[in-house]
Amino acid sequence: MTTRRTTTSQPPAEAAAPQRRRTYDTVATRQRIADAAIELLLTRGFTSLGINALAAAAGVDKQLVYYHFGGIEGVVRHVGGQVELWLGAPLEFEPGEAYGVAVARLLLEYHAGLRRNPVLMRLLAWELAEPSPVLAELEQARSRAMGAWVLGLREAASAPPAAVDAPAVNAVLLAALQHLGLREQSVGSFAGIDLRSEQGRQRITDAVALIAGRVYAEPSVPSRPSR
Amino acid sequence: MTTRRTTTSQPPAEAAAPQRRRTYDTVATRQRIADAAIELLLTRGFTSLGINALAAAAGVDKQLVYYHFGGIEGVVRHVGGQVELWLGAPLEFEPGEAYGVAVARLLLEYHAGLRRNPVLMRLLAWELAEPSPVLAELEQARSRAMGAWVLGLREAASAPPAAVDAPAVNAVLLAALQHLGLREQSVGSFAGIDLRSEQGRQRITDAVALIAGRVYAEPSVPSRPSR
DNA sequence: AATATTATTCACCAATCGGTGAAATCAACG
DNA sequence: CGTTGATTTCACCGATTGGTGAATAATATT
Repeated sequence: MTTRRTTTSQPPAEAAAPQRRRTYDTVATRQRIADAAIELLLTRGFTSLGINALAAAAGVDKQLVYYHFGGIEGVVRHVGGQVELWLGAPLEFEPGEAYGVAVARLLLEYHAGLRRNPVLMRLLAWELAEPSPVLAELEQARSRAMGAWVLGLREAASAPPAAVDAPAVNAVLLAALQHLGLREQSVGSFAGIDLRSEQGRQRITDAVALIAGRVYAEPSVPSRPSR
Repeated sequence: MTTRRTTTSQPPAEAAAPQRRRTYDTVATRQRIADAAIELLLTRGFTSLGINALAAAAGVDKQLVYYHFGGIEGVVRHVGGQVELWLGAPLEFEPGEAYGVAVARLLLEYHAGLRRNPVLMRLLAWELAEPSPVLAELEQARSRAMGAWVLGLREAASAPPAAVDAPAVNAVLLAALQHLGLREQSVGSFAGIDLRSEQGRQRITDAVALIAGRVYAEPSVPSRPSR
């Protein structure tokens, strides 16, 4: 689409990475295939991610998909692996921060990071629709990464109240944010809340922050509610 | 599968509804098509729900799918419409019940009802993966039903604390339960919690109840009964 | 019994699917 | 230059896709 490809000769003006100009550029074709897969996934959904359609979208013979990736599975594994490192650096915590506040920040950061990765969301939705070995293996890596990421909580923040099953509560909130991200991308709303409006999303984030704050409220000062 | 269909003759012993024995039974064929669609959806996923596969699974010529339903869209609309009334009777509330407790019960009832409807969950996952007009229209009906269902809260239970955006909080918890239902059916776990074990699910329901209870906790001195 | 309507089956279509064998092109090396 | 190996293209395959036209069978109407 954006890549102009009518003539196989004539490398434009880009004298970029590989120093020498070659007509057979393996990294470039790999990249084009991966890019086309992402574009297809984003625009047409995973049902359109077949070899024929993929090769056509990449402007490449389908044999090259087999040659470079061993099939569509390999392409999915590749783009999935690329997209796994989606959260960047672990969160930093302020020293005296309350657990509830830290959790809220972590959750909302997760939500924002998720919304910035539509490809990842497509993979997540795909996995919900029809599980496959490739997606399961990506899920496993994702799960590990998330575990490590959340683990920062234990070290950096104060402990949650003992009476609360923090992992379960956090899983619930994480699931909610993940689902709302998927719904924003697909249906656009959930339970009457418009997820495509800034206002609707604000209500959601506020609600999550409120939940985290109240569930993880320190029992030390219960005596004085307002009013 | 359960319908034995090897010989087209020989009606067994079932002298049931239609009084007269006919070789052309429209309601029966419609039923067989719908059943086959459900079975395909459950076992192979929506990607396998094509006319050819559906007709083959139903043991019926594909022309009948067009004839009776106008195409796969019609079949989906039909089974989707059947499955929309998934929650049964609206919840009944005890008179003096606290809002948080009532919400928790409502949410967990929703979760249980969802888990009892794997077909509905397939439709929900399908909708997340690739939106379509048919699914959108089903979603609309579903949304209306849910709205009416939740509306019972306002009438039957005490009011939520004014400082809390109750619809947003409930949407978050609803989204969480819906997502966890889908994950139970597909991946089987979420955030390290095994959703296929009774224990893991118990942790989730406890967490939801805890959240609802704490978020909607009455400010300690409820000196006047509301309303 | 003759006829019309409904329900079902059969045969066929072009298009696309995933996949493969083998030739052609290019880069590197002796 | 000739050879070797990596990359790419081409041509083809059988199977399956969604879809249609038309004949056939069963039921309803008269």
